[in-house]
Order: sequence, then structure tokens, then C-alpha cells
Amino acid sequence: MTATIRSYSLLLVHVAAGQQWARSSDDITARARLRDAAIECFALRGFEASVREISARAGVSQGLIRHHFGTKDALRAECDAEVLRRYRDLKVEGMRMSPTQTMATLSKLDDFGPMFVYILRSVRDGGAAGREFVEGMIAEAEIFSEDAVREGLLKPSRDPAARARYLVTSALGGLLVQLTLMPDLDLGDIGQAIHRLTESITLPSLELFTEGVLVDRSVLDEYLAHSSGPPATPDDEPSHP
Amino acid sequence: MTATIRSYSLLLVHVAAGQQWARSSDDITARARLRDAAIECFALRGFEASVREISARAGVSQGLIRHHFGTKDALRAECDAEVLRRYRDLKVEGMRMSPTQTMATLSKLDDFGPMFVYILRSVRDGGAAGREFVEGMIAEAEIFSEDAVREGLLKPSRDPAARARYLVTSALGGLLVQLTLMPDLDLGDIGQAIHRLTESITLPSLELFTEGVLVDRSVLDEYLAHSSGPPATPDDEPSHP
DNA sequence: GTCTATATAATGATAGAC
DNA sequence: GTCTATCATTATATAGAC
Repeated sequence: MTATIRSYSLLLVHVAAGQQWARSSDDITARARLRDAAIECFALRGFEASVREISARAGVSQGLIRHHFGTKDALRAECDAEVLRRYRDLKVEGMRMSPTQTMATLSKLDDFGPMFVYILRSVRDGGAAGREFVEGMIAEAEIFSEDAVREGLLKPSRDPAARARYLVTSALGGLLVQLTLMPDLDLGDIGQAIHRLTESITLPSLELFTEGVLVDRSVLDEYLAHSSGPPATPDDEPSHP
Repeated sequence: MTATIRSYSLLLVHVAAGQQWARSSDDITARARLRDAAIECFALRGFEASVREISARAGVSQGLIRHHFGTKDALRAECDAEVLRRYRDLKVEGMRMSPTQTMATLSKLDDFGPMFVYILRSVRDGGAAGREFVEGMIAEAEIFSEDAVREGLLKPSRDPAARARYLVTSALGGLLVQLTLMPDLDLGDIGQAIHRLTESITLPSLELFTEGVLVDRSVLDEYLAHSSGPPATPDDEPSHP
């Protein structure tokens, strides 16, 4: 089970590339078309998007959405489930690409943009779906990095669980903040925006993960010396590599 | 002008500690008391908090808030300005503490919690205030790290501006995501919550900044080799330290 | 300065015709 | 399946009394 490690902060993106967003076009049910319109709407404008907006984007009436889904929350739940399903589908194949392959595949992000942004918005929203995404990614990262440490790809941590949580939340949060800084997104721009964003973080994240930023160890050592009590569960033996 | 470098992700926290949140208690004007109640309310519940909620917390009527501030947006603007002002006041002294001092001072965070959370909520909100906070911090970080590189405390980057942006957004975003994962905050819990959060990220962030996570340089080198076109403005000469 | 109404706009939910 | 009203709720904004 060889997992190729590149960079945690790129994980999301790697995981993402390589699959079409839209379905085979018209063999799709009306209900599914409405749901996809809702996903796009939520991605573009956030979950404050009104049912009226969604129906307008889909070119139908509000009543029809009510007819198919009942309430806005029910619609939202279906969107969550669908995005989560697609995310799971994508994860596997994303795992075995080289970074260069990945960068090349990034040009396909236009198709994937809405789902990507939807996930970030879920995280920002803080609801059940967002929690599930984040906690799931943290759990994966923990296993993932355990393997990687064993294979000699990742350095061991004095507290692997804390590191996994820290790395995943930082990576996700960093993307979220940069997304937030962007002017209102257009469906046309979204892929390009993500592409630019990814390009801008690749170099600094690789530098950081490969070389760190601090010149000497004194700050870390001082912290380790002073933190007598809090750390180390029995099996997380502090080990200086 | 010696800036003491510890860790970027702790910057916010360092910067924060060491000053009372509440004023000298009662020499404060009624208007200012209302504004402070609003800041607390926005911090605890986000900017969706209604004027009714705010007035309830302040123990006054909605009409009074209208009387003093006109509209909710105007009130919000005053809160933004006040928080920004306090943040600026705090920055200076926060700059010259050792990490251990800082960790010790963290127990005082109860007083500071609302402002801290308010800033994170502004960032999440994506409005003008949030932008200003983030872009301001990035600009500071850029200067800050330029000095630090010159003093031999920080390693040089192949793209200093990109690194500053990446580090600040990751640190801020990481805190934001972890805050989002928390159940609804109570004013009593807020300081404790931040304290726990800070404790949990200190070790992994210091590890990362000191040692990185990747064992060998191949990923970075591969990226540097393949990225022939995009990088390096004329004055950002790639330099391998 | 402070309060109690009331007006207005937006949104989700609902009912019933085609 | 799809549409056009309409209702109920909530939040802000406003007016005017004390």
C-alpha cells in the first residue's frame, strides 16, 4: 500500500483532479438537474442563497423545488450527500498521481470547481456536513501519514494526531481564507481562480514542508523543555529524529 | 529594530496577549457600552446576530441602538473600527515577548477572547473589515520576515511575498476552521477554548516550522525543475539556501 | 436618552390550478 | 410535473410618546 506523498496542503487539490463535474449532459433526471443547480448556487453565493435564486438559476419556479425536495434544508442535505459522494469517488484515483501529473491535471479544474468551492463553503458554514468533511480528512491524514512515516517519506511527529489536525485545518483554512478574499465568483471564473490560487501556494508550501522556515531549533527546544506536563499519550513516545 | 521570531502561526496569539478587554468599568459612555455589547454578540454568534439580540444583551431596547447608531451596518462599522484600533494597540507590545512569556500570558486570554474571535469572524465574513485584517497582516508579515531573514532568523524564500501570504492565510484559516468546529461559544468558555486551541497547535506548528515534514527534497526539486515559466519577478532571484 | 409601537422588505412554506 | 398566487415569520428601519 504505497501512498505517494507530496504535500499536505496540495492533498485536497490532488484528490480533486481528473473527473468531470457535469454528467453526460441530458440523460440526467430533472430532479438531479435542480440539485446540481443548487450545488452551483451554494458554491457561488454560499448557503444564504435563497430558494428563489436557485430556481431562477435552474430556470424553473420555486414551487417546483418545493415539489421535489420539500424544504430548503432537505435540498441542502441532498446537495451535501451528493458532493460527499463525488468527493469519495475522486479520492482514490487522486492518491496515485505524481505532483507534475497533478499540476497538469489542474487545467481540468473548471469542471470540478463548484464541488471544490462547495466543500470549502460547507466547512465555513460549520454545519454537520462541514464537520464531517473536516473530521474525515483529519482521520484520513492520520492514517495516511502513519503509513508515510513508516515508509520513510514523512518525518515522525511527537504528537501525530495533533499534527494531522493542524496540517489539515491549516491547509483547508488557508484555501478558505483566500477564497473569501476573492471578489464574487462567476461560474466562468471559478476554475481559473482555483488554478491561480493553487499555483500561488505550491511553492511556499513545498518550501515549508521540505525546509521549514526557522533557521535554528532554539524555539522548538525551548518549548519542549518548558512543556513538562501536557504532551505524550503513552504510545506517542517523543522521538527526536 | 530586532524582531523576535518564534512562529508565524503563533503570531496572532502573541500579538494578542497582555491587555485587558474591558475598560476601567464605569467611566465608559453608554454608547460605548452598547458598542462593546455588540462586539461580544458578533463574536459569540457571528454577524447574523440581530439588533434585538444585541439590545437584549445590553439590557436596552432596539430603539436605543437605532438612536445611537442609525443602522445595523453603521453599528457594525463602529465595531470593526474599534476592534481594529485595539488590535493595532496590542501589536506593538506583543512583538517583544519570548514564546514562554507568551504561553504564560495566554491565561489572560479570557479578557481578550471576544476581540480575537471577532477578528476571525470578520475574516470569515469576507467583508471589507476582514479583507483589511488579512491584507494588513500579510503586509506586516512580509516586512517582518524580510527583517528576520536579514537577521538570520528565518530562511529565505524563493518568493517572499507568496510565502507571507501563504503563512498568514494558513495560520488564520486554521484557527478559523477549528473555531468553526467548536460548538456554540459561551462568553465563559471563549478564553478557555482559545487556550486549548493554542496549546494544540503549538507543538505541530513548531515542528513544522523547524523541521518541515518531508524527509527528502525530491518533491520540491521536481517542482522547481518543471516550473520553468511562472515564477520569479525580476527582483525575486531564486536562491537555494 | 430611552421606550413602545408600526411599516416595509425578504424568505421559506403552502395551497391549489393546469 | 410544473406554475402562480398567498401566508407566516423574521429582521431592519421608522415614527412618535415619555
